[in-house]
Amino acid sequence: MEKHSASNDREPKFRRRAGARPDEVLDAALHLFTEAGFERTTVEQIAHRAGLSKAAVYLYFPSKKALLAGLVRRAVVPLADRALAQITSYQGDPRPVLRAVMTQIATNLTDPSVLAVPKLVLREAVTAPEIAQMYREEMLDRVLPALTALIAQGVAGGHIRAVDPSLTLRSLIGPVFLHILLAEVFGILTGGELAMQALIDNHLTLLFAGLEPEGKA
Amino acid sequence: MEKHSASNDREPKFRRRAGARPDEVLDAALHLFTEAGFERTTVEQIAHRAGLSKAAVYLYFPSKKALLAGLVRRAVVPLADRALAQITSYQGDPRPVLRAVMTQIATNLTDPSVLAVPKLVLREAVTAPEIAQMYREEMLDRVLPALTALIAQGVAGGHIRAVDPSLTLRSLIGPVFLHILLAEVFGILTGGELAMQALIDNHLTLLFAGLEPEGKA
Amino acid sequence: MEKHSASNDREPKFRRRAGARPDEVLDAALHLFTEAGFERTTVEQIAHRAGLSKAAVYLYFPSKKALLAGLVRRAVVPLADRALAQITSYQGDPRPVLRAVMTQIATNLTDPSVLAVPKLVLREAVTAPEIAQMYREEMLDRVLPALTALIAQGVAGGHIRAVDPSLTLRSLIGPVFLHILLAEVFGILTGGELAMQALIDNHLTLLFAGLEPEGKA
Amino acid sequence: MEKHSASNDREPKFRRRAGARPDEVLDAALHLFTEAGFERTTVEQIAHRAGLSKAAVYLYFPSKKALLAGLVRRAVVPLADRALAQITSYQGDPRPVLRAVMTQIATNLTDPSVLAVPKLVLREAVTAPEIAQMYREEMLDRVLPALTALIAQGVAGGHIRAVDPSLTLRSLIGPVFLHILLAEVFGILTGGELAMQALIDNHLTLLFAGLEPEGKA
DNA sequence: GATGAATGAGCCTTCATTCAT
DNA sequence: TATGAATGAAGGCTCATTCAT
Repeated sequence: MEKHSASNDREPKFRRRAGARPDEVLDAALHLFTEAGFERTTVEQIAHRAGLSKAAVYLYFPSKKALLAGLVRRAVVPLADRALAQITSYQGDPRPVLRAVMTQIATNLTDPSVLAVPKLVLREAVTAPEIAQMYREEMLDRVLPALTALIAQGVAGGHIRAVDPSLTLRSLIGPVFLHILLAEVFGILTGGELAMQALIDNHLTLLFAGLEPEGKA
Repeated sequence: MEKHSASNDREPKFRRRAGARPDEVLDAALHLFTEAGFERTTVEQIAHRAGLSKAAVYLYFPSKKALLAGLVRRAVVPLADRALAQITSYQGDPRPVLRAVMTQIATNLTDPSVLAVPKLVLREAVTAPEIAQMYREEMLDRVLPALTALIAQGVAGGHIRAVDPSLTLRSLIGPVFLHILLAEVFGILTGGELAMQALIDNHLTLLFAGLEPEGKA
Repeated sequence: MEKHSASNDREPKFRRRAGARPDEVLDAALHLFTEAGFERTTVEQIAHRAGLSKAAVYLYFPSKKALLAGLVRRAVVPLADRALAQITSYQGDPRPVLRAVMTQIATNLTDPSVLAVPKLVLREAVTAPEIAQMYREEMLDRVLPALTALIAQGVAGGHIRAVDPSLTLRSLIGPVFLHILLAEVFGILTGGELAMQALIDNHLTLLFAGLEPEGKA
Repeated sequence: MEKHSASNDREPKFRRRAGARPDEVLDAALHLFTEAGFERTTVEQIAHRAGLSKAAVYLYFPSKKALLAGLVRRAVVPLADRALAQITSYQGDPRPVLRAVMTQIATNLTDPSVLAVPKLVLREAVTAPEIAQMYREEMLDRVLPALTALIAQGVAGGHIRAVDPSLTLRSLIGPVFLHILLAEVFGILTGGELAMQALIDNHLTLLFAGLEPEGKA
């Protein structure tokens, strides 16, 4: 179904921006979907924002829903890749690596255009399970196990307390998630700014202290 | 077609139960909104599910949006009240109280009909800011400060480490939130069940250890 | 079909205003129909204004349209009667009588509650031909011929010029009609007030001079 | 049902005549509005009569009300222009000019498609004041003052009696107006035909005689 | 490749009318 | 007599999608 792929990589000079069009459409769609949700966004609006006619959108995407899918697919793979690259298969105390990963994740999510995609996925997951599944497969099922493994290795090596790695993963990321959510959805900020770094510092101080091997203290 | 008949054959065409009707409509709306989202749910569907005609819905609620608002309002106040009742203005180490509150919150959210409302609010907050605001005012602005104060008091009394109470609140609840989200939206479970109690145990063990006053350890 | 008639003339003391109800409904209907037109007025509004329930309106009138009909019928007969009483079968120069009649008509139409009915008839005549016909039969076909005859008699007696009585009737009343219309519908006034008496004076001075028998001048 | 097919069998399902479409829609709307009034006319009916789908109507007009407005605007300006062209800024006895203008107005209003617009305006003015105002601004406020000035000039030049020009204007046009109204709304004719010319002859004979300067007679 | 024109299906909302009480 | 409750039948408007050009 998806048409905007392959074969577009040569960019002839005499066809205006031909290759870039689908991407521009996705950009427009992302912006509008994020602002108003999938249902409340019309194909017309997307076309207008991308500088095309409504019909032209259907040249690149077979349906409105395909736009959503294309959107998520485009964003999710590099996002996951970037995250995975950080999580080297480390041997030793995982806490420094976890701190680095957390900071990177947090930084990424501070960029509105990056945050937009998970936000959108969250919103539309209920009505578009394919989207949820894609996000799960391409993102969560790649990144979360890697992080879990990192924790498990730390436990195995005795670097951190004997915790359940899967559950501890939630203890690790959950606060960042909630922090963003309170700010983005309900406008509840601490201090006055997002203060993401402060959150991470406070959180990891607590959590990493809690992870200290029991006997060691 | 679909003249909502069947199974109704002991009831006359016109009933007369005024009192309970609005609640029945809200029940129907909650169910459908949660399943398919606000936009994808028809007033007709709601009416059908509540056993009334479309027009009758408008006897009780002036608009579709008023249904959403009424829904949230109905659920949110008792929910917040129940939570607040738990958070007694305790003096002393806040950790036992926090554990109790966390367990209660988690238990509540395990009930699908209770979880449905925040889930719905989350979904529709972007396009219906009034809903987000109502939820914030009636729920978040009542419960979160109470919890924050509890933590702050613990810090002041030297019962826990000198953390930022607001940020620490996120460390406290975030994991529960993420846990539910992964399960509900993406079907990602640990073990095979929701295992909410296990999550709380693991999380609080870590967090409460991390909160131990520094010198004490 | 009409139910509010006969048999109501005894007014038992222990039934609140029973006999007056239909009239109150008609009053309410007249007010609202005049203000917003028949279509834009809901039975609910009429009921509310009359201080009854919607269903009660249907106790007195079988349909919304019957309200319109009842309304016009109630107003039109006395109106026509009053006008006819004035047009005595005079012998002689009809001009003094015509002046008196014109003044009376004009005075009547200055009363908003009297003007309301023809205004309403005019508006609804297109879609409710029965109404137009009733107005014609009960009002126009009684009053206009009487006035025409008055003019004809004046011509026959040589009191006024040999004009076509029917057409002259239009010359007589038309200006009053247009004057009201410009004021009521378009807010176009002369001077600043309705100035109905000034219009009649100016008009009849002209017209009556024009009616002077030819040789006589 | 009623899939507006038949008789269209030489036309493909999708046509492409952009330019003329809005006008065709207005034509259809005028016809239906005049026959049944604004409220009783469905957009569907208009679309059907214009040979389009309901949705296509909204391609050209943003709302049903905009149809009414567009309709009046389209008709009113040329109508006023034509009338104004006639009313040359004459110096001298205004009666010949007035006679010409009256005849032209009467002739115009005899054409049903021309009469339709003022008739419609009259009907809908109460509930759509914008329409009344537009009609007033584009039509009445242009034509009536011009006629009034013509009369005033005649008075000033001593060509006609010292009358109030504004009020006399009503004496001039009112009868034509009433004549049409009785015929159109109530089916009251003189003779058997509209006999518009006879009315004007009779009326102007009277009126112009009445306007004769006093001393002169 | 690109678009203006068009539409079928559907949705929210309204309202005259009915009926059990 | 009076009404609260209920509904069938529209009606205005929107929108994803299609097609001729």
